[in-house]
Amino acid sequence: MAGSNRDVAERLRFMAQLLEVTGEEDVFKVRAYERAAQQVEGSPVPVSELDEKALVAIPGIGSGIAKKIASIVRTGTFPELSELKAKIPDSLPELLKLDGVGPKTVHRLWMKLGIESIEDLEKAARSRRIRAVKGFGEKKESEFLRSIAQYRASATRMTRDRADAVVAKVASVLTPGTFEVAGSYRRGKSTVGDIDIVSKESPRAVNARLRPIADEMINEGEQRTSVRCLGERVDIRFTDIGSFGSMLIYLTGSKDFNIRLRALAIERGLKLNEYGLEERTGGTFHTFPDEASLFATLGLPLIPPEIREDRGEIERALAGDLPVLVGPGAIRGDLHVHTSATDGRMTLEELAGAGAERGYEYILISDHSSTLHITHGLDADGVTAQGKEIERVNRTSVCQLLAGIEVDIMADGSLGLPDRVLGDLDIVIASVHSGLHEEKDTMTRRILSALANDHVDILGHPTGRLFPSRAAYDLDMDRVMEVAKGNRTALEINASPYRMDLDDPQIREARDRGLLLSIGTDAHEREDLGNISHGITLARRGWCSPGDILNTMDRDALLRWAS
DNA sequence: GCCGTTTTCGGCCCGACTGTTTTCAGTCG
Repeated sequence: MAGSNRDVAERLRFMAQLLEVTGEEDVFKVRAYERAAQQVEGSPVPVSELDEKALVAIPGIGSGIAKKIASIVRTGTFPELSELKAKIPDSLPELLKLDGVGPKTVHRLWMKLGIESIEDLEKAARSRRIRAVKGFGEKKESEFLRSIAQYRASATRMTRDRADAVVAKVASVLTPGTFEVAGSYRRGKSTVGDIDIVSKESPRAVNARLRPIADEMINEGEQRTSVRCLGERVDIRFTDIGSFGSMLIYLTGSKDFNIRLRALAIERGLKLNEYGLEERTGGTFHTFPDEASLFATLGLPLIPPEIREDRGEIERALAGDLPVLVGPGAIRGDLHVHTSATDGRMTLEELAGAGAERGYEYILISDHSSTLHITHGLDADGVTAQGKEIERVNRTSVCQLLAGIEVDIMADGSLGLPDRVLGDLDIVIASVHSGLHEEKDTMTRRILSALANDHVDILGHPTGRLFPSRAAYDLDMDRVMEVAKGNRTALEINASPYRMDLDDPQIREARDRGLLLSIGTDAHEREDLGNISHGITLARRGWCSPGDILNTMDRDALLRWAS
């Protein structure tokens, strides 16, 4: 169905791309559509439910785009988009994804050489036809070919664990305490495009140390160096200690956040750049060794990196009303792990030990039910036997194991184990693992029917997405949240780097509606338990406070909540 | 296209870097 926030944002963003490649409109109109798309995507409320007045109240959406959103919700598109789409080859906007290729380049190549696609561009560059166009030369041709090869090699973004590996490799040649990873990595996004690092060391020293570990030095500068490492792009920006704070803010972004921050600086009679703040009259320049002092000068508290997305955080910060975000210290346990009884690697004893090492009060044992044959899931007898084992382990364990299950939601919406079995367990997670390509209505009904079961406490990985290959299944999340709220069912934040499910806009929506969220690593082996940090980061991106997160309850409160 | 306790018109974040330039446009972050 057209009209979900994601659909609307996609149409608006497509409009922005088409406007870009026509090359006729100014960049500000393009940005207006992009910003509107961003706002819709981050909106906790479905825009399909808002009237024009409520839409215009969203920053970045005026009466013009409000009407277009209404049209998208009603018809799936809007007239200006349809008209523009008819004028431009479908394959043209994809050219914008190439590194070094922007709207002006696309427009010019299209007009002068009839280049409409990446394939066209490749052919033209190979046959050396591009250098004939004024403003292009030999270097540009080889640059295009390089970009095309790179684009084809890595069309997907990094998962968090892959990003961690790249960061670790680069960090191994940097001096501890002299750098900070910035960019979308620091903001905690579910996937990461490239790695950005701010360094206080000397460029020459760092460049020399990077060469042996890099696949390729893309370019080496005094201010900035770009390398490819483990196949991924890493940008390092050099700064002196005095400007570290402003440089870190600049490189952490997001882009939209930076634009708002700079606009705020202008309102204060200041000009913000990556080196500091300049007074517009008099020209006195102020530098900041850390972020907090720069924020303070703008009249703001330190805004946590995870929420720097221009989704209302600046307004809330100005009002002194930022939420207190949940942190690692508040987490008392892991609410989704598997054991060697099914497809996991750890025994109950090992899990209890690993939990104690992490300082956990509890771990929820949640193996698959037998209906998921591929994992050798537990049947009723298996659950009973595991329950006895859990009691035995708990007698000597500091970290208490909770008896649970990740029960399958079957095609007809029933659950993979009978109620009498589920009723004996402390906490029940219900998840979909099969029939992932059902129609939206069918999938929604399946899940609602599972939520209607009183024994179900948590809906596991609610959208079913899997990086890099599987998209979220089609689901009326609005309805699911409504019913989950009514039944007091928690939604899971699955912290596996391959799932990261729910994603942050949905977490924010759930939080705003007063739902509880449960962080689970879905660990199958010991190292996976560390993924809890990804879940906490996601919760922070969704503006969650400790009170929004199930895992911050102590064991007794948790069991009371579940009963 | 959005926005407004200086503005309903005329702004809209700012700097580094590259390639193609002989003074700058385009792209990127």
